[in-house]
Amino acid sequence: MTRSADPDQLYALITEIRKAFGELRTFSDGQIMDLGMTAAMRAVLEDLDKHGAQTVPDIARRKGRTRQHIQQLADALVEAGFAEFHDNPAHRRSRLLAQTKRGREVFSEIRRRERESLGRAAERLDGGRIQATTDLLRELRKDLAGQTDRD
Amino acid sequence: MTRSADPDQLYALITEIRKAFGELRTFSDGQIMDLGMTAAMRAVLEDLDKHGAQTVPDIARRKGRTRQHIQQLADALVEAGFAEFHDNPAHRRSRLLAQTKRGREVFSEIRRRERESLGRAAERLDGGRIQATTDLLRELRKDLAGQTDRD
DNA sequence: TGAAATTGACAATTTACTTGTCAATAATGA
DNA sequence: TCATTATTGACAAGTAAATTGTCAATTTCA
Repeated sequence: MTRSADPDQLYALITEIRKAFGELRTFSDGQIMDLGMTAAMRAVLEDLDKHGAQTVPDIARRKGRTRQHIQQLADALVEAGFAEFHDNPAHRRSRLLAQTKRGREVFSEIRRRERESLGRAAERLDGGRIQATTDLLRELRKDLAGQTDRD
Repeated sequence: MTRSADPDQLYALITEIRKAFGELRTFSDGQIMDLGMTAAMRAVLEDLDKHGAQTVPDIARRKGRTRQHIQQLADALVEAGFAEFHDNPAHRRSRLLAQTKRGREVFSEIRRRERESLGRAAERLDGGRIQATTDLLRELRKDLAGQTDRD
């Protein structure tokens, strides 16, 4: 039989999510610093990698951030040579942000590093438990977001 | 039998941790904004609540942040009336940061709100799964931190 | 077609957190 | 005990993530 969660358990979970994210941030920053990329830029590049070229407002909506913020990151990615704007047949004003060759290369280097380091850090963790954890976090996140189902 | 985690599963997990943290941050900011407290101040107050009065460098070490940063947050907490410095019998220069009555009150109000809202958001989640998720995240975090076991 | 919504460009601000410096104090070990 | 080393407080400046606000150009839609 399933027990429903008591508030203290949930509280312990969100505390742990915060701590885990903190460690993850420290870990990830170390992986990308030398590539001339910040964590937020990396997140946009990941989005382009997963969903293809998009306009800045599209990315902002998907990620639940302001378009102004995404615009800053997009400009930084272009400046660094990791992305470029293409004309958008569907909209004269709002151009499509796309990865450059260099952007794709750098992103796969980042993923390679993350896989390698994570594999080392978590080699003792069971795959089934990892899957279960991912699933539960996704459910919790969607509940928190009010079933918005952003990503 | 236990399967070992493959890198893609781990990658999916850290992606989900990032997203879950993002939602959580949005959620939590909404809970404390009106109390004149920021998320980082809240984290220090939580530390005082859990571990009692401590010096600024002690908190910084436990949280893995710089003492200068924690000093800023401590000053803000004092300024807002949520904490105060007490003389430290063990160290003339380095005083102990302690919650004030108001700090304790505000922190329990925050916890009350969080319990209530979280309970509503996650009422369908099973307690056993929550526990398993918390446990795995803790293990992963400690692996990432290199077994430092900070908190 | 005309009003309402979206977009780009630019500016300013907030929050979280860092690095760096210097003088005062504490801890340590020869 | 005393010189050296480490820690601390105070202050300054900077970076990164993200926000709010404004205005004119462009789209969308009723």
